Amino acid sequence: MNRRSGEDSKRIILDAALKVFSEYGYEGANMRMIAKKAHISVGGLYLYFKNKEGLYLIMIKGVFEDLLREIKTAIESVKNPVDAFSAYIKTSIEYTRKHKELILADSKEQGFTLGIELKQEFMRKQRKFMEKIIREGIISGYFGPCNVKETTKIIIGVLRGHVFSIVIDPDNLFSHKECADLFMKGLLKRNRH
Amino acid sequence: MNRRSGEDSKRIILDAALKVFSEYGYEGANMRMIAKKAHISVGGLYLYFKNKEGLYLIMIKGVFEDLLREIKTAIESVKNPVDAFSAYIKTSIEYTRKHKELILADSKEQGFTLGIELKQEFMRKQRKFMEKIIREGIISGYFGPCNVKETTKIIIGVLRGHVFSIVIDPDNLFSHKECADLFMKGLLKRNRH
Amino acid sequence: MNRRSGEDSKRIILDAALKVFSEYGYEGANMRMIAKKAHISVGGLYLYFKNKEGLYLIMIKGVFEDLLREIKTAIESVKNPVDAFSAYIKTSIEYTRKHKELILADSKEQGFTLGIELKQEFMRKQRKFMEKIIREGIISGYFGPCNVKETTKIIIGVLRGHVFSIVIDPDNLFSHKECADLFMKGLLKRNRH
Amino acid sequence: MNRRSGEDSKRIILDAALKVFSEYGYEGANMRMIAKKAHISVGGLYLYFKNKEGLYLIMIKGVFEDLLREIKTAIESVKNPVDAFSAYIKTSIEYTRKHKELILADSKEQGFTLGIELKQEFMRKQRKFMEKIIREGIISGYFGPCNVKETTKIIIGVLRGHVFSIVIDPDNLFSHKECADLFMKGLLKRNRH
DNA sequence: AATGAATGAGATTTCATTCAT
DNA sequence: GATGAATGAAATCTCATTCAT
Repeated sequence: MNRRSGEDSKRIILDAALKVFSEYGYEGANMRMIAKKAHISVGGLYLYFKNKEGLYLIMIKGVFEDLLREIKTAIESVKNPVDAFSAYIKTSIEYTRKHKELILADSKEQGFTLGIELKQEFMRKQRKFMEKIIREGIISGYFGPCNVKETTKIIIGVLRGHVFSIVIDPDNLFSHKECADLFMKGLLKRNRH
Repeated sequence: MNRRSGEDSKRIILDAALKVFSEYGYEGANMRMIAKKAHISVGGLYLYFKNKEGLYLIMIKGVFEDLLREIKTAIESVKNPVDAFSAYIKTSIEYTRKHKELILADSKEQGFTLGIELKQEFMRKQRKFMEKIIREGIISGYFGPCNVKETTKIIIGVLRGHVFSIVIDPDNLFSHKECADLFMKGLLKRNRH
Repeated sequence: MNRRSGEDSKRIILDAALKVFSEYGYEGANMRMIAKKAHISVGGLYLYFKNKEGLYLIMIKGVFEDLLREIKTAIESVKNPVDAFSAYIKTSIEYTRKHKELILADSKEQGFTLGIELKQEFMRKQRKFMEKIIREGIISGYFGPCNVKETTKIIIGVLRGHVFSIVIDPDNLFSHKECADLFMKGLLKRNRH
Repeated sequence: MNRRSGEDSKRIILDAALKVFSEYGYEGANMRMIAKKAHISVGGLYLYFKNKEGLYLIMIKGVFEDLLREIKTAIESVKNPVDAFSAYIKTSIEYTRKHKELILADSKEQGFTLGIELKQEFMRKQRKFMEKIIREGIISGYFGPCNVKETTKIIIGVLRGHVFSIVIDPDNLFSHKECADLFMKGLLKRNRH
């Protein structure tokens, strides 16, 4: 019996859960794997989390908050929309390479709806940041006019797809520079330079 | 039970499997569901397929071939790379909206690696088509110079991300026109217009 | 693997469940015990019943219906309220000696509420029969006037308590004749004979 | 944690156990609930009681003694057997309405036999009081002749059944007056009045 | 060829009890 | 004495797969 404080154990379990869910997905992961990785008994997991679903939700909530915080920091540290755009892409890409648990697909009984509100809320915030960048880019004259919401969805689609590629096809990832570049050329006004 | 030929039964089962895996994911689906939808007994499934995994793999193989065939047809029916690009995007987007089983994130035991060679082979072919379009676009002077392989990965990332959005956030899908358009403006030569 | 028809298995399981729940109570019984007694695997139980609770409820529903049917038959086969009263008591007492599963107390999470509607419905019907007997006894002049509903509750209380004694104190059961007799003397008009 | 004497802690735990077992039953209750209600740690319970079963047994022993003491006091405070009978019924009914833990149907492993000697001993004493009342009633000429032991079992059956009704059908309880009255009329001599 | 009852292994979850602190 | 983190055994439930018919 390892003696630790409750808070310690909770954090250790969340770390273990992150790794295991990330590697095997929600259905593919099981409590035994997580317990083993956390060096705790299976029953011990239930001292800190209501059940498997509760553990999963708390875990992804943490990851979402973490990524959004990183994105926020990154785009606030630059001055113009072009750099903000690059920073956003770079941060997202790099973060997801470290955390493939951002694969959001999990199946649960009827469909893929586990933690769907949490995920949609995350995606909404993720979009807001990008919409702001694009809108400011247009206002400041860097970007040409475009449908901001639609464009945002497409760009975020790339990031979403990237997470997936990390897991399924890690030999064919793209670089964040190239990605930002590709989108830039489409967003920048034609008559610049 | 109607008398059917073995080939008939096999196709009926594959159709049922497609619907069920599509709705519930690999882990979420079970053999009873598929048997029921195919109007066959549970044991009957095993007359035609080795096991659940085998059924799944043969099913997605069919879907992959189908999608690639549709893409091929679509891009061959147009004359220039710009239209080919749009056709590729349109076909992919529309197909995945019909078949969310293209969510490839099934899991269990080996991680997300169920049918991974099959999937990677599909993705390789999917990339080849796009690379060809871009390369021809550059040669013919429609597109500016770019790193073809890298650009392809990014574009296909959007399509991959789109599949996720269908399941997880269906209220925030983008249009294929807008998508093709966004990429186009970045791919077309600057001094065009 | 024993080959039986589905209906056979279902009945065999219900019989086994009756014995096991009867002996150990709802919480004290477990699915393994029932499976063993039914000569089936634990998983097999779930082919026929949704879960433990479902099995329990279907089982007691059957017992309730059975007892009410027996009471109905018994009281319809006699001509006067005095005999009907005795028949009711006799049937109830004898039935419960065979079926101690009529112990209705089981604990489940918040209180003792498992299948409570079913039980209350049963008890309501059980009371209706007795109320009718007493009412007819009063009208026909056999019984003196009394509060019918209240009296019914008291009489049925004895039957309820009897079930309990069967389990907890089987050496101290009373006879149905003595019981009917005790109540009779209080129900019959003073001035008779 | 306040400093308390061992005896204080013990009594506090027993009070908590009484409430918790009463609300959830033996199986439905757990040690954490009891610890929480007693404002003590889980481990602390084991300083005062051997285990769950021991705690339960000591608790019901206390309740039994308490009820028997109340009955004794009640019947000693009246002069004639008729009033003693009513006092007995009244005390029993009122006590069980306050303490539904007198539901003795706990279960597990050994059937419903947890603390069975304790319970049978209690019931034996409970009967003794009633037998004495009836015997004195007969001797003093208030009651007609009857089989004392048998009659006692029937009367106590009502009290036992009443405990069940409290839990399972609390809207259909009877009054102690009505109950005493119903039995009285059967016990009093015919030729009285 | 076809059925569907049955199994058995493994998943999640609960909880009395222990024991390092 | 007292704590509460931790365990481990056992419970419920699921489901791919098998096999007697």
